[in-house]
Amino acid sequence: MSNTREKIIELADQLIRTKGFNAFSYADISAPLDIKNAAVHYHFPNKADLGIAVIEQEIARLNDGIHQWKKLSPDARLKKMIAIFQQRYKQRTICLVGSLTPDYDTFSPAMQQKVQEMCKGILDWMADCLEEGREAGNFSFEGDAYDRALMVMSNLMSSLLYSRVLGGNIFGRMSKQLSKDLI
Amino acid sequence: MSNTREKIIELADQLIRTKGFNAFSYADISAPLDIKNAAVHYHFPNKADLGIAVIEQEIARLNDGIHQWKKLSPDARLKKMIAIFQQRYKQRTICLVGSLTPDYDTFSPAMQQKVQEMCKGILDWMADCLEEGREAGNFSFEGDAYDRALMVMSNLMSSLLYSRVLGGNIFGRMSKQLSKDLI
DNA sequence: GTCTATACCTTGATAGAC
DNA sequence: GTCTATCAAGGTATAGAC
Repeated sequence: MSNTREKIIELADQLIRTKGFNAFSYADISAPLDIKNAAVHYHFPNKADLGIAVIEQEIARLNDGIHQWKKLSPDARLKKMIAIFQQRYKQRTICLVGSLTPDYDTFSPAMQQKVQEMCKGILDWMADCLEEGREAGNFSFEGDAYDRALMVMSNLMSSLLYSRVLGGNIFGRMSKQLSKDLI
Repeated sequence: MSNTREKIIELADQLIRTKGFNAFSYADISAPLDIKNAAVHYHFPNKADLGIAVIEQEIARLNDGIHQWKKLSPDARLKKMIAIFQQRYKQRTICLVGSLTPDYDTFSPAMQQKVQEMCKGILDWMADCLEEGREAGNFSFEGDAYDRALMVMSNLMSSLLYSRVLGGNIFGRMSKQLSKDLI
């Protein structure tokens, strides 16, 4: 029954995006949900378990997207991905990759593996999208599709980081330019 | 006399790049230097003071670079910047922007301002370099030079993050491709 | 400038009742 | 599944001697 578990994951997701994994505490979770920290520990014995659950939810969402967007053209799929980041931009939050990869060395092996899995999944998806788009004549770019995927995801991730720090419509400018570059 | 202050800054710089600002402690500083944590507090009353000193050192280094490279061609200057990131890649450390911007919201106003100053300085420098290079015929790219600077710095920053998580020569591939894209 | 000593708080985590 | 109660450990920071 308990959707407390899901509420905890959702809140932890938000906290990771705003404060970072190492800066949020069980109290940051339990207080807003009006429960005690022991209740959080019931669902997630330790913090790494919670972190892993958050990443797994993100991976599941990515897989959902991959499935739902399967019939779309490569450039429509790219637009969908950019739209996800635009949502984050409006909320002034960052992406999980941008939040978790800098702290990678402080994570447990199990959590490191999940971070790796998430990064690989997103990059593989983007590389496929770009390669297919290039073959279909939707995109035009030089070099390996995977390298290009690294650059596109890197720009999307950083646009959120820079936006929070520098203000202005950095996200809009970067996402527009990276789209243009692919035509 | 005491160069303890500088040793503390250097060590803190290293720790920020590996564990992140919120994950390292005064003990991480005092133990390797064989001093007590009170001695660290003597030099830096609170943690934000230390963080600010680290960022100021980075800004000073950037300004040194700007000064020393003034006579170099734009593409030689770009190569110098890439070389700095290559060094970080070899050390498996990340850049300060990549480490500090995700945790931005957890910082004191004074430290946030320094992070902002650092980001602006690097981006302005890169934008000038690119614009000058384009005018001189060294570089060729579409759009605003500042937007391009955002994308170049974003790629350099992310190449270090991805390299640590995914292994392989991601830095080499990304830096090579971004250089090619500017020709 | 560095030490000893310590205050005070927050943290992640556990035991056992309900 | 959630609570009360509690814990040990580690965190930042300060006071005062040397």
